[in-house]
Parts: sequence; C-alpha cells; structure tokens
Amino acid sequence: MKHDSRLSSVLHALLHMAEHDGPMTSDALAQCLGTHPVVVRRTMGYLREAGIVASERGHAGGWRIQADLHAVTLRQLHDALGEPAMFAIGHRDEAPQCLVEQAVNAALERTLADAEALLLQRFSEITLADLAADFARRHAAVRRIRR
Amino acid sequence: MKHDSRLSSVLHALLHMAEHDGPMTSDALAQCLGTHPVVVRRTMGYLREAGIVASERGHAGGWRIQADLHAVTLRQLHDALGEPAMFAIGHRDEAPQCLVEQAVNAALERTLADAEALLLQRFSEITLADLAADFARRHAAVRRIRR
DNA sequence: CTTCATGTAACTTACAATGTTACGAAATCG
DNA sequence: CGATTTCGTAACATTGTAAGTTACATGAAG
Repeated sequence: MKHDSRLSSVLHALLHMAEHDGPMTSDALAQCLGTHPVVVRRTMGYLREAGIVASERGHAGGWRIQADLHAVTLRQLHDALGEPAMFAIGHRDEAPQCLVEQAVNAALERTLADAEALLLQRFSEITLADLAADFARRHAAVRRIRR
Repeated sequence: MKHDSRLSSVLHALLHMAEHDGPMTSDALAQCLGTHPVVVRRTMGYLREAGIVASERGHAGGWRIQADLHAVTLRQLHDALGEPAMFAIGHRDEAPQCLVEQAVNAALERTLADAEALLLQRFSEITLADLAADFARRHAAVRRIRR
C-alpha cells in the first residue's frame, strides 16, 4: 500500500524553514524535499489555514513559520492536515448486518482505537523544537567526525 | 487511501466456518463476505500455508479449520498474511542523506514502532475463541429481543 | 510593465488491494 | 470412463488515493 507522507513532508519543510533566515520559496522547499513545488504549495496550504505558516507572493516572497517552535506539536500538524487515516488495515463494511462481522469489527476497532490514542498522545508530546534540537545534535555529531 | 481488509476478511470467514458443520466452499464464503470466490481462495491460501486451515477439492470439498480456536490469535493470522504494513502514514525516503530528514524519520519511526508493538501485543491476546464467544453473546441478545 | 512567487484547477502517473475471467488439476459421483 | 464439483493459479481489469505535472490566474516588488 502506498502511504501518506504528508506529515513527514511538512516536518521536513518546517525544520528547513526554521534553519533558514527569511521566507523560503516553494521551489527551494521542493528541492529540499525532492518533490514538486505545486505539491509543496498544496500541502503547506493546510498549515496556512491552521495559522502555523504564512505565505507571501512576489519578490522576496515564500513561506515562513508563524508560530513558536515550542508550541507546535506533531498532533497539531496531523490535525491541520485533516486528520488523515493512520492505519493501512481495517474492515470492509462500516455497519454490517452480519453478527459475525459485527463481532470482528468491534474487536478490530477497539484495538485500532487504542493504538490511535497512543499515537495521538505521542504526537502531542513532540514539538518542532524537539525535532530541531535533535537535528542540531546530529549536525554537531557530523561536525565532530569531520574535524 | 485504500486499506487492507484481509485480516478482517479471514476473521469473518473463520468464524462462519466455526459455526458451520463440515467444510465451506469458496463460493459460500464469498457470499458471506460479499466478495468473489477467487479472492477467498487467494486470501485463505495464506492461512493454508500457515496450517491454520485446510482445503479439499471435488464434491463435498471446501475449507475447514485445522486448529483449536483457543490457540489461534489475531497475531498469528496477521503473520500468516505476510505481516502487511499497519500504517497509512510514513516517510518518503528510507535512508536519507539530509540530517533534517533523518531527525524527522527517527521521531516518526520511534512513535510508529511503539504503536505497532502495542497492536501486535493486543493481537496476540485475542483468539478466535474470544471472537466466537462475542458473536454468541450478540446472537443471544438478538434472540432475546425477538422473543 | 516585467518579473517573481503563490493559488488553484485539471489532468496524469504510480501503486497496491480487490474484482474478474479463464483455464488447469484433482476428487467424487453415476 | 465421463460429467460435475471445487480448489489452484495466472493474467488482466477496476478502483482509490497520494503524488506528480501542466497551465493559467492573481498579486507583490522592482
């Protein structure tokens, strides 16, 4: 199954923006992400609607972060993206007549709901600042090795 | 994203088989599941390889369960199906050069791995017998209402 | 008014699960 | 034996969604 990498993409983009002075264009971000500028605009558009980033047109335009890195959690980004489905597994019929299928669905739904709750909890505990700090550690480690 | 409903399907099929005397044909199971007989053969084939069911050809042939309902867990069925991907979200590049992307991937992978561990743990705690018992409860409840 | 950059619609591509057709192989019945 | 039943499997079609692409409009800065 093909999976949704939008959360990963916006995180990648936001951290590059955090490391960069001034706004970044869709073209520059597309280069960083290895994708197409229109995909960047489309995806970042969700974050603009949520007030997490702002965009400006024309010369010296582009995207910039409009929030405190400590205040933006993965949970907020996930929500901003429209709370896409987390799981690749699931059931066929949403409200089946068959009692057997009802029993199966109930068991699977309970289990998946618990896992989703765990994921959302974890997402709400991780901020952009945490990821930026992890990036800084990795960056410092590479500089030590190269010295 | 379109999701994988094979685990749900085989559970549905196995419970019908458990309620039914003698082997069930792919056609009969396809009727129960609202799908195509070939899909049933394809999917149940995984369970045959794992020794959970057996199939016989010709007259009075079909599928039958070859294991104790108390001994078969959702985890085993998931494994028998080839451990398909659990999540619909993920990252784009598996081993990126970009340190920013490495930091993003590390955080997401850690979180998803924890959720997957929880799911697999829960799956290993649920047996076919549990689901059959839940079905029986639902069946009895319906009979009470109809009386 | 030219250039740069976003905004967005429309279309194409990619990919995996599912659905379908076709035919072969084996078991049973008459 | 020959007909029927049922699984086994390959090959192909359908479907759904994210991602990629093209095209053109809109607005801001020089």
